[in-house]
Order: sequence, then C-alpha cells, then structure tokens
Amino acid sequence: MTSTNPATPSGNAASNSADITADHGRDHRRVTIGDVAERAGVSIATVSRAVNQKYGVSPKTVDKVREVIDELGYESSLVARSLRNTRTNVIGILVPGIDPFGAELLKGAARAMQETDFELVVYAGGLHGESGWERRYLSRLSGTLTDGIILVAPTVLEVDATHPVVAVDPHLGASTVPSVDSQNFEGAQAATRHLLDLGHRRIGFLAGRSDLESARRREAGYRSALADAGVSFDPTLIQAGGFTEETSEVPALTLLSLADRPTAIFAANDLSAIQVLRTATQLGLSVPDDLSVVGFDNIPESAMTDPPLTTVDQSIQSLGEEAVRILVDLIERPDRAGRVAHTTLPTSLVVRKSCRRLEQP
Amino acid sequence: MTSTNPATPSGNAASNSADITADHGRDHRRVTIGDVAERAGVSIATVSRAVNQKYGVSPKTVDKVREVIDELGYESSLVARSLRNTRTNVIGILVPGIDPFGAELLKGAARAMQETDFELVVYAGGLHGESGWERRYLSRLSGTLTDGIILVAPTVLEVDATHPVVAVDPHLGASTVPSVDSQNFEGAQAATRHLLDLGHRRIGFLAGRSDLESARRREAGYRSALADAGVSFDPTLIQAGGFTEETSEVPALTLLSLADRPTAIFAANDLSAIQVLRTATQLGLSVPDDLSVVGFDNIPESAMTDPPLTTVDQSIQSLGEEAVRILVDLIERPDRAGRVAHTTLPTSLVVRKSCRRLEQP
DNA sequence: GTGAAAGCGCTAACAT
DNA sequence: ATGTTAGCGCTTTCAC
Repeated sequence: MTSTNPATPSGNAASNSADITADHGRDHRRVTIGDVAERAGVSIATVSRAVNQKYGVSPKTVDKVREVIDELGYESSLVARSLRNTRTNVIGILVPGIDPFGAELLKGAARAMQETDFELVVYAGGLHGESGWERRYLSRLSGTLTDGIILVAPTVLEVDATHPVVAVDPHLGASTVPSVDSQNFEGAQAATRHLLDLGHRRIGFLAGRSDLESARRREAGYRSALADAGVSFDPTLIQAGGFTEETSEVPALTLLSLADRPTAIFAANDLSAIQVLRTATQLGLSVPDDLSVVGFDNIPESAMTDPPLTTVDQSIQSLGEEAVRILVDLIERPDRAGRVAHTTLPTSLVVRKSCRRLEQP
Repeated sequence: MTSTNPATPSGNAASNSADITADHGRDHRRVTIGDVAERAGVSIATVSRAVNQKYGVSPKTVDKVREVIDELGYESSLVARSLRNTRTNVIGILVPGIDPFGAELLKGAARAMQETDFELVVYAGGLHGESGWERRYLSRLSGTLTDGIILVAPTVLEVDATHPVVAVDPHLGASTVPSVDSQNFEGAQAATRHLLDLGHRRIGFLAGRSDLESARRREAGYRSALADAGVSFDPTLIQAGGFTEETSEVPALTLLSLADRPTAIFAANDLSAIQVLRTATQLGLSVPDDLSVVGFDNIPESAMTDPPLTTVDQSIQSLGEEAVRILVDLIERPDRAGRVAHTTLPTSLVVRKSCRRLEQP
C-alpha cells in the first residue's frame, strides 16, 4: 500500500500518508540486565557471566538465562558496557563531514575492517561549522566507546588521548601522531606539468584549506612545476578555494574575471574544480575550448561532470584502509605504541576531457 | 619530512617510517569531572552545574570552573552523560555497510542535519556478514547514545525501540515504522520500457536482495512493462543478483551464457549492472553493441564505467535528507508519535551510453 | 550557592 | 556455582 503512493514532487518534504497508528514503543523502558535477572530468578552477576561466556556458570543456568534473553529481546547496552570496560571492539572515525572525500574514505575503512573483529562507528564532526571539533570529539569519545580513533583532515593535533589515534591527511606533516597521506607534492607537480605540456603558460591555482598540510604541498607542487618550466610565478593567479564548492565560488569567479584570464586552472581538489567548471559555464566559457581544468582527488563525482574532469587520483579508499591497518596494529600490539608510522600513498594523473592543447599564438 | 617519503607501492600495507618516539598518551587517564572539581576546589555537582549552565552557581565559581576546564582540556564523556540522560542530541544511522548506496545516503543525511542541532553517529552493521544485525544494534544503542535512529535497508523490522525509528528502503512495504522509499515500480517500468522502445525483446533481469521490498517492486515493474508490451515472460531470463558485485558474478555469467542470449539486461541496482558490464567484457561481448545494460540507483560510480551506464536515478541523497526530517520531527514533537509517515520519492531514467537500438531482424 | 549521595546499566572483585 | 558490592563518569534530587 505504501509504494503505490504518488511521489511527493521532487523530493520535497512532507509525509504524504499517515495511516497506521502504531505503538513504536515510546514508553517502553529498555530491557536491562536486571529485568533478565529477575525473570530468570538469578542475580545480575550471573546473567552478566552467562552473556559473556565466563566460566563458573552451570549449563542449566546458562540455558535458562539464554531463554529469558530471547524472550525479552535483551541486548547489553554498548554505552553502559563501555563505561565499565576499556575494550569495546569498536573503532571510531571522526570525519569533518560526509562529503565525497569523507565518503570514499569510509568505504575503504569499512572494507579493511571486514577482515578484523572490530565494528565501525563514524562521528561526523564539523557539521555545524565549529572549528576545533576534533579535539572536543576526541575527548568526548576517547577512553570510552572506542578502542581507537581515526582522525580525518584534523585542523589541530594536540592529541592527548587515552587510546591510539591515527590521522589521515593531517594538519602538520611530521607529528607525534601516526598518519597516512598521499603524494600531494608529486601529484600537483604532475597536474601542473600536464597543463604545461599542453602549452599552457597562464595557469591559475585554486588553493585548498590552508590549515592542511596536503593543501600546502599541492601549492608547492604547482609552484615547483612552474619554476621547472621557467614560467614566472604570478601571485594574482592564486586564489584560496577552501576545498568546498561554496567557498570556491567567489575565488573561481575572481580568477575567471581577470583581465588577462588564465587559459587553465588547477584546483586543489575536485570539489573546487567542479565549481570552476560551473562558474566557467555561467560566464559562457566552454571547457576545454576556452579553459582547461584539472582537479585533485578523483572522487567518483569527477567523472560525472561535463566534460569529465581530468584530475589527480589519490585513491582515497586506500587512505582509509591503511589508516585502519595502522590503528588495528596499534590497538592489538600496545608494545609497539612508541613507534609512530607515517605512510604516504602514491598519486597518479587521470586524463579525461577537461583539458585541451593550446595552439601556438 | 614525512611527505618526501617514497610511497609504498600501490597502497600496500607496511608503514615505511617509524621515526619519532612519541608519548601518545597510552597511560594518560582521561580527565574527568572529578579532576576538574578537585583542581577548582569545588564539588563535582558544582562543576556539572557550571558546565550545563544551570541556575544557582555564582558567577565567580563559574569563571573559576571554566578556567580549570580550559587548563585541563576537560570535555564531558558522551557515554557517561548518555547513560544518565535521555536526551543526547545525537541521531544514529545504521547502515548495512559503507557501499556506494550507503555513502550517498549519508551525504544526504549529513546535509539535512546541518540545519538541526543534532550530531550524527553512523554505525556500520553488517560488516561481518551477520544477519539480523539491525535488531541487535538497535537495542544496543537505542535508549542510550542516540535520540533516534535511521535504519537503512533493514531485513527485519520487529522494532521495539525506546526511541523513534525511521526506515529507509525497508523490508516490508507498509509497516508500523515510518519509512522513506523510492518509486521502485515506476522506475523499473521506465527502464524496461526504454529497452523495449529500443527494439529489445529478450531482456534479462538481474534481481536484487529478495528480502527487500524495493527489490520485489523493481521486479514487478519489469514484469509489468513486459506484459504491457505483449512480450511473453521467460523465467530463464531472471537471475538473483543480490545487489552486490560479488553475488552478481555467477548469475550475470549464467544470463550471458544462455544459448539464446538476451540482447539486453536490466539489473536491479547499479552495482550488479557494473558486474554485468565486467562479465560481458570478460566474455568478449561489447556494450552496447552486443548487449544493452540498464542499472538502478544512479550512484556516482555508474558514470565512471565504460561505457557510462544508463540507469534509473533514485536520488539516494534525498532519501537520507527526508529520513532525517521525519526523524527530527518525531523527536521534537513526541505528541505526533502515533502517526506513521511513509514517503515515496520519484525516480527518473538517466540515459547514458550503455544501450543501443536493435536493428530489425 | 554548594555539597553529599543516589543511581543510570554494566562488569569484576570479593564473598559465600 | 552464585550472590553482593563497588565503581566507571555523569546528572540530579535533597540537604544544608
């Protein structure tokens, strides 16, 4: 009966039917270990032991308890349990938001986690735009709920956690926190060189989040490639894009409105490159005919643009996988805790349709 | 120093440097409300009141406490707090894994959540392949940690939670649980009709997860379109694909190895369509020349295939947004709790390059 | 305005 | 083999 409902036009809100009056248990108290104990006629401790398969419980008591548990649908509270225990078998990932980068990273992390006994909890932090969220969340979660945490693109890293922490794409290059990142410098160099090879000389750069090491290294790669090609650096060709579509709108417009407009733009990530594409279209510029564009990341969305975006692949999923591996190792082998691993993953240029060779003037 | 490290070849494990011996606080006890109280020379209760901005604390005590909190870097434990309180201001999403569908849904949910005061916790459930995980997790989390939960593609729905629950793409059509889904029937009809219009008559169907209403309705749409066109239904042309690439491998091969091979295949989701593409290539079949393929979902990955996949868009992100809206409404207005909303979002055909018109025989 | 103490659901020592 | 009890970090009566 539900599926034949006419759709609400274009995903607008408003529930279009409200037919069944249901008890969805607003008042139901959750069933606790105490309820089970009482019903089974044993003590709480016995139930706990039965649940956790400890020694020293008679088989028939175990059976009785199991029976009651099934009957009542009891499941121990993760919260209460993790308040008491140190170990929870849960790995936490703190992402600054579920954007394409974060989503890809989670896919990789989840895949790596399938081979472990750990479960995955994701905490989306910067949803409401506060900064310093990672420190807050870290102390809110650490020591409880998770056995270790992966921090994604953290802005601050004065980590003082009770449990192991691994950073992906961190604020600083070297640090006391194990980290995973990509060959940002080399990737940016390759991207810029690609444009140079196509004959471009006025190449704009839409920079990333200046608080991230990755963004700084991408800019360094851009400058280095320019210098290597003997192209003098023009500061008006650099604008701060901030890694998101929204924050890239104005700087993209600025770049494309320059009197001496660049013939190509290298954006520090795909999201800002996509915004460049959009702005170009609004300005009546055709890509790649009037403007060549290169991004960085190779998020799935970069293949959906028109034209498909040439970009630098940094296999985001591998970053997630690798972070999980390091973290699991840290959790299972506390003796190795003193060693701080920094892993750098390769990047590679993916040529699609957003660049063209410049005719000689 | 880290970034100049050579990369480990192709994302292989192995940390390639372990240079800094760091104290990352393995032994640090977490700083608790007690530590703050002691340092500030007040009682725990006072600190709690100061933190939660309750009345009845003198301004100078508040200042003193704030000062110590900053100094010690104290942050109240979410776990301890949620054990005591009912309200946590956290919404939980239970996904069966972080696959492209789950990831898209999270993007939409996160976006909708920006406009609320809630924070987002994602729990990835079926990572280790157990079934019935949603019931387990629901009772493990509900009543604590979250104020409400969104269940994605749940297999069972005997929900007996202490807090509101919304289901996305649920097991059953109508139920006592508020739900959000897409026009699965209509979308599948449109996809099949598209193939029919192109002249195809032998159209294979790679079915989805049979425990999901959405999968059943997509099959119904396929059959209905066939019937409308007067094409007799051939049961050998239907294989169960199970919505994942792995589980689609054998059935795709079966379909494509048929003596009277179908000229087109409609797969119940993009992941299985992508597997059809792959299998076709392995068999030396060219898409769309030898075989036309249509998927369902329009995940970003569907644009990255070669050729780009024609598919049915169900705006997965909107499903997530809508689920958040319904859930927030349920949490904030408990009085409306009796009403069970079922929202259905529209689907539309996205024509790309994986289908071709069949010449008349 | 502030402190002492109970208790949220659970596990682990310590009895019996 | 089972029960009693303390306590994880926190909020909230109830006293003072």
